[in-house]
Amino acid sequence: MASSGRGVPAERAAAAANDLVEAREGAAALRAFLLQLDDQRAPWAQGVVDGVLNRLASAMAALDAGGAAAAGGQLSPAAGSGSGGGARPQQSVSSSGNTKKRSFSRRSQRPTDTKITSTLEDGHVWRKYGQKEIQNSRQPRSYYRCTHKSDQGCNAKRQVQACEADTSKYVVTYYGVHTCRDPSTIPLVVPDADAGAAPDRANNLISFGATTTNAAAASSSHQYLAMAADQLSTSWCASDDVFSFSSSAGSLMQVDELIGAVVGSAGVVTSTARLDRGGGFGGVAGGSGGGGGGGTGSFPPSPNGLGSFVVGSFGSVGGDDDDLFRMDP
DNA sequence: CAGATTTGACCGGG
DNA sequence: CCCGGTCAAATCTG
Repeated sequence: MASSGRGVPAERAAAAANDLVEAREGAAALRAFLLQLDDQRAPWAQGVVDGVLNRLASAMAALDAGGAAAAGGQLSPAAGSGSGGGARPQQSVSSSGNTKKRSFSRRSQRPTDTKITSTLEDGHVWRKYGQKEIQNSRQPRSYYRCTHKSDQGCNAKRQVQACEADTSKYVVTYYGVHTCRDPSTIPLVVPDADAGAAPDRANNLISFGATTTNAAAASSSHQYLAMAADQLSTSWCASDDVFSFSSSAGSLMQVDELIGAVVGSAGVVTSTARLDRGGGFGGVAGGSGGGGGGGTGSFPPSPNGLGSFVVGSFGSVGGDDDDLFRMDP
């Protein structure tokens, strides 16, 4: 505050600062991940990440972001509320709005990534917690949160809405980053697992239980980055998510600028491992709503379900041919 | 039986 | 005041 930006309102500056913080966290995570790699490209990648971190630091300093918002990190809601099993309110909700004060902060809800995909699968396990019809849009919007929210306090969320133009695709907006560390949700399989038996690096991303039809089309040289990008995706990408059919476009323009700088200096961050798999776990939600109990195949129960996939089609920090839609301003 | 989904109500920002 | 996001009880499926 006070620091009047020429055209940047304090709010936007704050939002940008927050984005920077998250971006830094993501970059830090990526760096940590890279340190574990035993690949010869690791050093190079680390260098790139270091460059990113440097840029972020510079940007944060410029914004006078201060770690204030940064330190924040985890909040308290972690295990508290969670499942409603614990507290059992009176009974009828209808009664005269008794107590029932919910205090949830809807503030730091800045989208960290927005993309259009044809599948709801993105490598994470989500739990739907709401659906609402939006006025601007014809399609209802579904709200998901990471399954590990109550478990590990992962505060990642996402909103899914059928694309108006092409209802066969979904506009998925991600919020927050995944802090959960579940092997089934974040399959960070290191190549050394099957190093000796897999001369081909073409498909050592992960092995799907029995499914043999996995199209591991990722190019060998980019798979690591792809995986890393998967982790960062929640913080990065999103350079161009200004869609017209959503009136309230956040204020991520700053990030755009930042990414531009980063990419420009670091050089490459492009990675796009597209794993187009239509089948699999069928999308959930989407639009089935109405009727008290829709079938919906949805995710595997839970037991040994680890089969979880890997990488969706994230990445895309450097413009690519992903499903990421890019409209002309 | 447990977990996920549905769905209406509530809350709070703009 | 309205709209959008979240909660939580009820319901359903595996």
